[in-house]
Amino acid sequence: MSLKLFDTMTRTKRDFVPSDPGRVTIYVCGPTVYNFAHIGNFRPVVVFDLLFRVLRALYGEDKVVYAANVTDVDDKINRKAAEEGVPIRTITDRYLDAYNADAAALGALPPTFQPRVTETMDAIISMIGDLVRQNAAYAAEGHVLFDTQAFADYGRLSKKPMDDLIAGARVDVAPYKKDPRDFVLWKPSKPGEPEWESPWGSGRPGWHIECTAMIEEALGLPIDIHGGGVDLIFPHHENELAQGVCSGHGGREYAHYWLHNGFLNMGEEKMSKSLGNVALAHDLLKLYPGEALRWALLAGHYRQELEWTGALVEQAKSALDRLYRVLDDADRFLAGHPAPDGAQSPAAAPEHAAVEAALRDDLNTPEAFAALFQLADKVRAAIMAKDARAVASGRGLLLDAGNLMGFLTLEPKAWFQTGADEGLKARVEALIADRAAARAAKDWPQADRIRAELAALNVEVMDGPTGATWRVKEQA
RNA sequence: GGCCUGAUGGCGGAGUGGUGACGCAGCGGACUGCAAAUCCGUGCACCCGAGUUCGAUUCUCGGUCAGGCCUCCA
Repeated sequence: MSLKLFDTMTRTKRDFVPSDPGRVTIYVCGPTVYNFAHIGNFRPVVVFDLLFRVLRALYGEDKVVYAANVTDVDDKINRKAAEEGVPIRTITDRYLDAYNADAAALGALPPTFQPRVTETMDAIISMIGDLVRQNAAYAAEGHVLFDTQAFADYGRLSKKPMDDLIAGARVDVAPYKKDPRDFVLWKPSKPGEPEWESPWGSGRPGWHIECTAMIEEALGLPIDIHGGGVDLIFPHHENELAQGVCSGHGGREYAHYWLHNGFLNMGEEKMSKSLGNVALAHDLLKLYPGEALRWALLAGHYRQELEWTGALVEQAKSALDRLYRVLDDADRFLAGHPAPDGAQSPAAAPEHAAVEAALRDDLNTPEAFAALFQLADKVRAAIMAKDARAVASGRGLLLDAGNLMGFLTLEPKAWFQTGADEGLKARVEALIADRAAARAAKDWPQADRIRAELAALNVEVMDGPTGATWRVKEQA
């Protein structure tokens, strides 16, 4: 049972072989915490959480070490802190908490480590020192720059020819650079900005060095898997790679597999923080269950672009409705037809295996979803056939496969009543009791009046053989 | 200009050298007091051109269209 992953470095799907099956390491570039994050920023969160789950299932829960960084030194953070007249830590703590809460609501497990730049400063400065000693970096006018000529493989990850990088330079080249491609490792802070002491003067780290230093400190170089959005391939990951290799740690390797998720698009516009679109995950989570948003984010293969629309989320919710309905019906059936203790039925085992196989094929979530539906159909068929043994084991397999992907974590009742508060629940139950009485008396007009009343509360009733059930119709 | 993706039915979205993705929506029927759900049945696709092949949506070449990246924070 092998796992295949598409590796950006080789542009091929390869069998995943960890350096040490007893300690599988994965690193993903995380957020800059200066505001609530867009739903697009959560695509890698959900995608790599899924990979984390698959790896844990393969190698053991305690055998996979996952680090996702937090950038808490940044111009946008400085600006925000200045606006509010508070220390940057006030800003970064606030939005990091919100980010983690949103990620959890989207079903993402907490990473093993979540290093912050401000708490990695010693390792960053130490690594810059290593680069200078290795003659891969040089100090100039208060800056320390990485010397791209020191790394013959520069451009290999992004497949960019060195010459083109010079020709395509679109910004004015700073005069203190030896080569236009050289990038900043350390730079002076502007007046009033946070700064840290270093052998090259007080200042702050460049953008790329933090990840390399964090990987070295939290995981140790080289690592098995490095992930992030496609927009990070160049320059960020190219530069990380150059730093990591030239620092002298980990030999010639930095990461054995590079994984990149495609963009999430909002209509015609790229979903990026700079556009200020309104689709904050924080707000979407008030409108939709987290699992529906997670499903929508995984609706397409992770390497493809994904158009984020309301219809996509509605479809995701419908898909989950269907699966939860099967679980609900299975529970209802089993309540009246207990399965023999410990009895297993292999009826749905192939579909369960198909879910795992799809995920192990470079996280093919659409195919995994298809297998999930086929598994649900098997459970449905078992209910129709009144085969308690098959219902019980099929239900267990469906739950297991769903959980592997971070779905079906709620009780069906809780899923269908998402957004209903206690007051509404009590009122609905009372109305349903009244309606049951009306129906028993065959007072159909009264029964329909009550249903209309429930509909006005955004509640839908469904009559079943064992009484009526209900659900909230639309969250939005 | 350079590099890299992608183009599949009404919509979303996999995959494959020759039969079925899957989901949502639609249509017909069953069930239901009426609904919903569920079940049965059903229609709908592979950007254009050339090539390879017995056969191409799938492989090759060309084209068109769309998107992304091309540095030090946008």
